[in-house]
Amino acid sequence: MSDRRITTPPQSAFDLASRPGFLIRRLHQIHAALFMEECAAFNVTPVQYSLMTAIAEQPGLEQARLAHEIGVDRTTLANVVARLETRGLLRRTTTKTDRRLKRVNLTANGKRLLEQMREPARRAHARTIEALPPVERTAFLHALAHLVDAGNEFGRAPLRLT
Amino acid sequence: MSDRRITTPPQSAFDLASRPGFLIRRLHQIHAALFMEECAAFNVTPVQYSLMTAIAEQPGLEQARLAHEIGVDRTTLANVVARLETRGLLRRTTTKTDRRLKRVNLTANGKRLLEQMREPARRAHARTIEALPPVERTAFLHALAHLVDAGNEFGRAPLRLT
DNA sequence: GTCAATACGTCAGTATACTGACGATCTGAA
DNA sequence: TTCAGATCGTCAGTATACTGACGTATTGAC
Repeated sequence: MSDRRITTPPQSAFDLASRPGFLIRRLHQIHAALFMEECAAFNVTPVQYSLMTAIAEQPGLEQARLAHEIGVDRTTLANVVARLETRGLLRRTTTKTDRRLKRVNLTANGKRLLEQMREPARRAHARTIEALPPVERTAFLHALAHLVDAGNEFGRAPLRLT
Repeated sequence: MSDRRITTPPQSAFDLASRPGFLIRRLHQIHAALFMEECAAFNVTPVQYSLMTAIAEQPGLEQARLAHEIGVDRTTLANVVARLETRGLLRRTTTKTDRRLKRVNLTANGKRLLEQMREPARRAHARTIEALPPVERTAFLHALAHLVDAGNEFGRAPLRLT
């Protein structure tokens, strides 16, 4: 008789599904997919939406500070800003007082789009954690915020400390 | 007198820190930074490590199945495989029975590197959730796995269903 | 046995995200 | 006042991750 049972493949995904980093990467992918589905009409990515939110909240901030606000490094932020500027959703202006800076503001189009996206974006975020019972949902968000805060200093894009 | 108090900036990051998608993106960045720090000596990314683990577990799988195993789409997987092949860590071979497939195996170098990375990689994963008390840590991983499972179908890279 | 449907790998294009480096500008200390 | 150091934006290079499309190869229905 063959020892078929013994060589049966392990439970599908070995121990991958128990690695925090792997699960986080997957959930990130899933959220991005949900966001793009909800916001397909606007052709705006999660990071672009975060940026527009930050600009609306604090108009006229320079690029380096905006990068800190949304947890992205300077180089990435410059790319995101450039794309949105091409689409006429925001504007960059140089200052006289400090000629290194480029201050960023939303255009009227940008403000309008941001307003239209509010509800779809909210749905995308909600759907990302929808599968959890409400109580666990709160605990999950709490833990998530705790970990992000604790690990803030790692990597090139810590949230602003000021 | 100036109304300095009234225009004091809101609590730093408006409501960004309460959006699940934002927190997940940040934690993903943090884990990647921790992984790269722990595994700096090997010049291997988290996805590359996941891939090598999957190949070691199931040698000779074709690219499409490997993509499903690690939750990445076919195009991304082809890029990752190409890079590791250039470095001599794995090999692609075509089959006679189905000439569409390219089966992937680790080289001796690849196996050796994978073994050397085991402990640093484990540390990176552990450090990602280290800030939580052990009990919450388990609950967090549980919730994470639940969400990933529930959202598996969204996006282009669902985990293998077979 | 033929042919439509499917599966596999690939390509081109785009977006986030990092590293390391650079010039331009500003600040602060001597 | 000058100049070393820091800051800001940018560039080049690389990696993950997606979309849409394509050619080749296999399979299944008839």
